[in-house]
Amino acid sequence: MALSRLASELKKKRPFERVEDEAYLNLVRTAQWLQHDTERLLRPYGLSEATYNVLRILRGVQSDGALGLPSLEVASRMVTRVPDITRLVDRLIKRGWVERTRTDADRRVVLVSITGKGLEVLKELDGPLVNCVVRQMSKLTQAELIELNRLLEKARDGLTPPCEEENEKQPEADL
Amino acid sequence: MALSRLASELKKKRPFERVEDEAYLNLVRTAQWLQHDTERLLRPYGLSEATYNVLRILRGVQSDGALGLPSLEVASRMVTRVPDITRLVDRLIKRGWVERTRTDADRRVVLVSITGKGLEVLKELDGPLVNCVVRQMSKLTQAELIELNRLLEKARDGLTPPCEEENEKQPEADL
DNA sequence: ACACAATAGATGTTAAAACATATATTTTGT
DNA sequence: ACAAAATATATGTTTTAACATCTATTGTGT
Repeated sequence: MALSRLASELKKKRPFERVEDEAYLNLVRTAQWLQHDTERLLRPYGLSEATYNVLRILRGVQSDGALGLPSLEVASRMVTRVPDITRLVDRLIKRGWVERTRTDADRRVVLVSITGKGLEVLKELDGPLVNCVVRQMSKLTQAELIELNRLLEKARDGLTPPCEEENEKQPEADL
Repeated sequence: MALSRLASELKKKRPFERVEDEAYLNLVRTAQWLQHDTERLLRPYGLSEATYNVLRILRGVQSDGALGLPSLEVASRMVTRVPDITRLVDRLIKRGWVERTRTDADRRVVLVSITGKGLEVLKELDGPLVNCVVRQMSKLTQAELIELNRLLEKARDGLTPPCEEENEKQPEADL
């Protein structure tokens, strides 16, 4: 039996025992290749995927009229889990791309907002980023991309979101 | 137009402009959820996905008769890129799960091999790990998993492997 | 044989991720 | 109104990732 591409890449002698194992590894490997490629584009601008994601979120909401978002709200909208949004924002502030503003209504909250300088960086990156992702996906047809999206969303249906796992209620013994 | 599941998760107001963008983010997000879930299983054993991967590779080759593998050969067989295999192996040595052996034929090379103790840890984990990945993929049918694998491998066809990118030959001016 | 390039790993250093815990503020229940 | 719980963010600490650089050894070409 011929080995799959993945099995060959990993120099495995035997095929995978379960198609589930193969799916897991294909997913992780493909995502990492994509991210590594994208980070290579972002690094010269002093951005990582995470910090870039923060800027994109803020540009989105502010273009719809919002003044900004509370830190945790930013974190909850990110593509990947970020357990330390404070220092992620710190780095962006140091660059002058975002600001923190204490709100008066609830003084616990800080609104994080993108600055003009931040918008400029994003603008510079818009074109290159679109080219990058389109190139990355260029081997798949539109129909295949749609099917891929369907399968990935369906797969996530069976997973616990990393951000909510603290709510792992144990069966709660009667008192 | 109804938003995709991903767009809703990210609280986007508008659908994605390109199906490519959506595929990229779905891939990264799904992979991260999977990995986070798996690491939660491995952590109590003192393992990360990377160190676990090293042990699996070594068990594989040694069960086929090899004495071990050179560090860089281990790195090249890993699912994800590892730019610091030395200290990854260091950590496994500290736990007593692998060993380093200098070879006489080529004294630059060290053979990394899994120990009996390492094999024991893997054995303990075999069952739980299979359960974990099968559960993770349980929303997809076998046919869907096969299709997912096909799409992911096809997508990788268009990508530069992270490990080989140093060979980015610039157009090489004539001399 | 000898200079030089190539290869295999190791090391130094910086930045970022991960997790637990702390502080400040607001909300809730009585 | 007030103690206690909940919320929003910040901080301290440890581990790991990432990158560049360095050493030791082997291979190559003349």
